[in-house]
Amino acid sequence: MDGAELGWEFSTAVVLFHEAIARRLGLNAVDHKALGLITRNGPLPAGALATELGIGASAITALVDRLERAGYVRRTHDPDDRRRVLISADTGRVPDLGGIFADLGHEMAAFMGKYDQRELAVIVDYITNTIAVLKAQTARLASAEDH
Amino acid sequence: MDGAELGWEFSTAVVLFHEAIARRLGLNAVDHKALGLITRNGPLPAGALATELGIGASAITALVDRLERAGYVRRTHDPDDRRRVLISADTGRVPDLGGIFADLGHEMAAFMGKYDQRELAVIVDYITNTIAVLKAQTARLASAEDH
DNA sequence: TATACTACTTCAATCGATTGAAATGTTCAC
DNA sequence: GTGAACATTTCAATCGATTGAAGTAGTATA
Repeated sequence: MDGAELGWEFSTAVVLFHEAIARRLGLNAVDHKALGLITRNGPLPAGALATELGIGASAITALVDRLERAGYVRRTHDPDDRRRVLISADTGRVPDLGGIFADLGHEMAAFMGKYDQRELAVIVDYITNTIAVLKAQTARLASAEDH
Repeated sequence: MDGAELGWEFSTAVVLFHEAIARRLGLNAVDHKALGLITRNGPLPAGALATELGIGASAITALVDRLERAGYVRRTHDPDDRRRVLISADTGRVPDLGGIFADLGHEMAAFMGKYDQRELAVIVDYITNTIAVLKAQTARLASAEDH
């Protein structure tokens, strides 16, 4: 198996894992992506989500309604600008997904433990570089969108 | 940045790259997944796609119609069982995506070159193990689906 | 304080994709 | 050969998500 093939299998596994998580949460792809953004990038105003996801403002209202109804996020009024609605993740509300991630971490740690300091540095270097390449190619694809 | 965070950033980059490819091809998530299956797993009967994708047979007809109209796949009658319709990838028809993958490979090779034999072995080991863990966790999530 | 602007929501219309039932053509078992 | 089972297609109905226009509430400018 060459590098490209291994890389492809890797990326497929990642995508399927993401899909499985979304399914488990009962979320479609866009809602899952939105929840990811909210979880990582802290409380976000609805408008920022619209920009980020590339969908209209009214669709965001419906999207946040779904996430809020499911108990994954909360709406709060921005005290600095009361027109704004900040969406924040309602952590801890996520089902036994915590268990899944703990399990994932545990299994990862199980084989990561065998690498020495120098080997770990190589892996981190590889991942860091690959992330950079993927981001660059993603940007390339996005900019060529209108071709 | 700890391992979990780096891993998460990695997987996000992978998912966004996949999304960008689908966008570039003008395909939705399911159609893109179907095309991936067809491309890798050789010609597939329509029924196998239905099973794999978890959607009904009639939806497959519509899906293959879209892929065929876009020029990504072809229908051929299975000579061994003329009820069956085999879907095969129409390689070469994919736009300048070949250029993107060549570019990706080139950029990957650019930094992979600096690793020696032993370091490459570590990276391959890491990826192989991670794939196994992801597959296991994906299966776990899928089986817990009915919770 | 009046006016323009901004952020979000509501609602009806629409879109793309999926379902389920019925139809067609094909193979298998007897 | 007849009848049951199978693979795919067709079609109408439906579903979930998105759009765009209009409405509400809050902020900024002059």
